[in-house]
Amino acid sequence: MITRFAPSPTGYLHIGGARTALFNWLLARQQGGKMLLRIEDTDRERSTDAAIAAIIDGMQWLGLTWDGDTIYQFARAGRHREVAEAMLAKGAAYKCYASAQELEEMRDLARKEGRPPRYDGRWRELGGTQAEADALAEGRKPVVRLKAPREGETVIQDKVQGEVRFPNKDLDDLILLRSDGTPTYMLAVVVDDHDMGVTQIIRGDDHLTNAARQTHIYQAMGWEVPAFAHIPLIHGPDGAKLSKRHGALGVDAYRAMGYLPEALRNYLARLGWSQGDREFFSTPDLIEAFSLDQVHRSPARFDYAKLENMNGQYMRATSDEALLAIFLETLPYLPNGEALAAQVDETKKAQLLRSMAGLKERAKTLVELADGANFLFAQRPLSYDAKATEILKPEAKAHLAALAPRFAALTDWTAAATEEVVRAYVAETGAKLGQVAQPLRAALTGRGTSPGIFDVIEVLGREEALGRIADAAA
RNA sequence: GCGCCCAUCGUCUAGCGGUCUAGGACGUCGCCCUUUCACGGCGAAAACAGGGGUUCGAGUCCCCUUGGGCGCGCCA
Repeated sequence: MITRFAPSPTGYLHIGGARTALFNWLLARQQGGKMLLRIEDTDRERSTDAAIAAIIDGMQWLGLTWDGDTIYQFARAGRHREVAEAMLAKGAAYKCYASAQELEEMRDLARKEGRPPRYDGRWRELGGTQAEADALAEGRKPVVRLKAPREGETVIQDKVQGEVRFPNKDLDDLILLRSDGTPTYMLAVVVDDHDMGVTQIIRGDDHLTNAARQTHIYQAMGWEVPAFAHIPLIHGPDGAKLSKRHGALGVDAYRAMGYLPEALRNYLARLGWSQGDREFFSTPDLIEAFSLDQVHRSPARFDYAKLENMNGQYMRATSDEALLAIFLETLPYLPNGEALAAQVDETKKAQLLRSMAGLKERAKTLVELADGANFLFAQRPLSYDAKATEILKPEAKAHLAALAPRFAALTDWTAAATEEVVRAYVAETGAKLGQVAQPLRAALTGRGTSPGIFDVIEVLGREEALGRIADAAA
């Protein structure tokens, strides 16, 4: 089986495209086949190198590897033209001299008569006639159109949509070659998929009608039609196709939001595909379990809350060492992450690793993880957030002042030793543990939330911890 | 306008004619655990769009209505 992912580089790799790529990848891996990557850059106006780089970067981050060289569609224009010429030669295509204005009128008329706005095929049989000579004399440049069947229907056997029938009268003679001789998308896709040996096309269901039209091209060339699978688009919270206004961001944005690739893969796969009640699929499980006939036909809405929850579960399930590695790798992409990354040395790494167990339990994303780890990077004197300020009332400061010499007297700076100090203090004074622990937390982290406070004390080290306590007690 | 697709809790979904007083997950709300926040545990509220059929029996099959989506370029 050969699948392919064929994005047009007019923007970043958006989340819907990523899911399409994921499905192609999953199936190819499962079948021991190949997934090819083709960049559909025939729109010279809108295609950019930056977009190509973003797509490739996004796929790499998501771990969606493709086989063989990346194909650039524009580079194959000569071949596309050659196929159009062949179709012209065998009478499967014809030249059309209709002007933009004529086309406009045709569409208006069709609409008025309750028909789909289509080209009427007026140049179908005019090749070599006086009409063509006249058009040429006027200096008109023709487009090449497919001579599509007008009777009967075209049937698509779709792995997701099932059998879908289109009356041929509703499918017009699509343009193969523009008047400037460049190939259109319709022609290019078919030629490329054929030449690349693609056997299974998985793409968004916005292409479903294109499948029928493209089938006509395959048939005209006598080529085998690949299997189709048109998957529903991802929708935003309002049920409309996910677009920029919903924050349909590039996958790089999801990296910056601190999601793990494996969690995102799992979430994306489960969106519109299911196997019973099961929610969690590791990537190997996904490869094994994925199946097109369990892909739903109805579109699903993208839900950040569920993604976050899933991501949190993945983080917690990841070992401290592995999560640290991912964290450090991702840090430069996180908001303000570069500044933090610059401060990471062996000491910081060790502190992070030591804190990871407590940190990851409190974070649903790497951004939250970075936020939680902030106390390791903060410089004295700390700035306190609202919660910490609230905690550091006079009586809290009194506790800190009383505790400071007891900590200072410690010879053994460990979580256990400091905890013992605090417990003894609590027992003596009759204070509640929380009345002491919370001020410590505020003093040491500047927050109302952190990993276990005794772990924090140990990780920070004697000097830094005592300094922060003194700062807060003042 | 025309064509195609879709329709179970707010969201993702299970359900493939009787096991459905409709199950799970996220989210929401309670309670418990607890040094905070989390995590974890327990529990609650929450859905078969409507109407006709078919059938002994329909969330499950058919039709219509309604609602939503996608498509209809010398864009891809």
